[in-house]
Amino acid sequence: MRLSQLFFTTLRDDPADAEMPSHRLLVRAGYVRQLGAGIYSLLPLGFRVAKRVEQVIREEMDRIGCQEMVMPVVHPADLWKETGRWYQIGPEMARFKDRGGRDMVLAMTHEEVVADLLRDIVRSYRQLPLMVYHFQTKFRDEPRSRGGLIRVREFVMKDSYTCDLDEAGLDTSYEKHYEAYSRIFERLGLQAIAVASDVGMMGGSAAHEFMVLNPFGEDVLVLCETCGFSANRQVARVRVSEPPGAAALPLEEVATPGATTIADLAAFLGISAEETAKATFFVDGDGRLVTAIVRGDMEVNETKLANAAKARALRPAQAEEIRAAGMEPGYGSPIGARGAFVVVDDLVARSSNLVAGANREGFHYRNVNVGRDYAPDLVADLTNARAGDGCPTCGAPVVLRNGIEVGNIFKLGTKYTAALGATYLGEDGLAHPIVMGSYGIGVGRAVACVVEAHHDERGIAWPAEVAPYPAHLVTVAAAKDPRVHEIAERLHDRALAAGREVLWDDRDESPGVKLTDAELMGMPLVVTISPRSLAAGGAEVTVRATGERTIEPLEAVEARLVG
RNA sequence: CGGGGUGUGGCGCAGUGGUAGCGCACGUGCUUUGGGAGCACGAGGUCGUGGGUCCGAAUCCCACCGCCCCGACCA
Repeated sequence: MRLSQLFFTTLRDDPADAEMPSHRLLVRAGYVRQLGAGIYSLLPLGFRVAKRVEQVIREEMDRIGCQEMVMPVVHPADLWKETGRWYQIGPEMARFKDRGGRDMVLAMTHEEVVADLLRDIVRSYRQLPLMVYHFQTKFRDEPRSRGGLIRVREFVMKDSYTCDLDEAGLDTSYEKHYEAYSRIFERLGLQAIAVASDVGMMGGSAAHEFMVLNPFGEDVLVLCETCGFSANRQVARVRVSEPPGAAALPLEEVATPGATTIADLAAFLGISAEETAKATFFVDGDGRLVTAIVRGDMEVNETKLANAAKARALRPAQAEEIRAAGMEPGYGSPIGARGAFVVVDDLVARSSNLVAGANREGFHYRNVNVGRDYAPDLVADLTNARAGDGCPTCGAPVVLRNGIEVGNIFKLGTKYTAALGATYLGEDGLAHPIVMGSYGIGVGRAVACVVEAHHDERGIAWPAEVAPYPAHLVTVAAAKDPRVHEIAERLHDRALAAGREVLWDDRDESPGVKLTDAELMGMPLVVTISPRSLAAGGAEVTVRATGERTIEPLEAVEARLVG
């Protein structure tokens, strides 16, 4: 490919609205362009990278026996009404009516369609197990896109679906995907770690996310460097030291004027935050007030709370809503509350004689004990893991890191097949729902993650497996020596004939421009041909990732490019 | 949806009431050719949109829209 013909441009300055390195570099080097918030075009270079990433995924999916197909982007809403998601999912799902006034949706995912196909096609246990996948555009109207290609609203995802007779079959399919994903991310040059994760609204019994560590990552991972434990903070259940056991003392009201925060309260009473109980207030999608009680030195993890309380769409409660349930913001506790659903962190439930709100402005209680002073509706693990807390498997201190989710695998179970009546006839002659799993990788996000992991201050440094072209020819001072252009053209043409297209910067630009662009664009090899290199015995070959430079004879260079 | 920014030529930016500018990029010509070259000439802007104030608005006021960041949210 001649650069003079390529549809691209490089930018000398960073785009003003880009912060993450991958975003800056992909825009500056001419790989992508933004059309709107969270909506991007892939320019020819970017599209080539995406196709190479897809090819890696395709090969590994095929290898485990997953069959490629393609399912529609636009779905009749009826299907989503059947599984109930039409009603459960909020404004992140784009909906419209067709000309006949029928409700339609833009697909966010394809469980419904797979289950619909299964109920049409699968009759007998002899047709299972089965694994299918496709690459398809998804649209999710995220409340906030960010980070260039990291979090977008329209994107291509590889999603696969496994269909098994039973849980044991699902376990096998899940394991195959786990291994395929590990190979995919390794081939992409990504150090992905699999972490246990929340199953979210997908339902199901188990899930892992494949995360790459990144300071801009939106997820917090809990990692143990001693034993290798890893989990998303949404599900990580760490060990903290047991509270001292003590006999319950009599409840005692104490004036605490102005002490509306735990820090104020602890300072006022001269105690530590660990000796207090903090009440936080939420309202769920059904309008139910949910009160979560955690120890004063800890934070509520809303995912854990939502799962424990079987609540969806939690939001912080307003002061009036809290008062309506008989509690006082700033001085709140479940003592004397009415109509609130009270969830107590298990550590608080095991603690005695904590300081908690008296539900009266300016007052708290000492010696509050769960069970004696108020009755929880539920006791559960509700808190955010903290750096230094104990690893759940080995007890060593854990560390927290930010991560980007590049892939996920879910054990779905029969949620969708049962709802849609996708059953098979077993050996026992009875109908059974098919057991499903679902597995995703965001292609564009993976591309961005590769750049995050493979760049320097000068630009991108693609791993060979995903580079848009294996090499970038740069001709310098071609006017001084007609051989420069001829040699470059010959190398370019022979590589092309051998099925290995290379990039050739044939533009009439100064050496500085060309070499700088080559480093920005990031092909694994930069081959410089100039009168000087010819005098030195051939072409200069630079390994982009390491900066290593050697003069090689032209025959050797040709062999590298062709082969 | 809350908070904070921002919107002026392709990109990056200056311009806070009185003739729309700078750098880069772009076009033509000449020179130049190993690290974002030089000279000359030139093209390119409804100053996000709509109202309002004013003799006069990129600039002041109001509303709306787009985009970015933080938070909420995130099958």
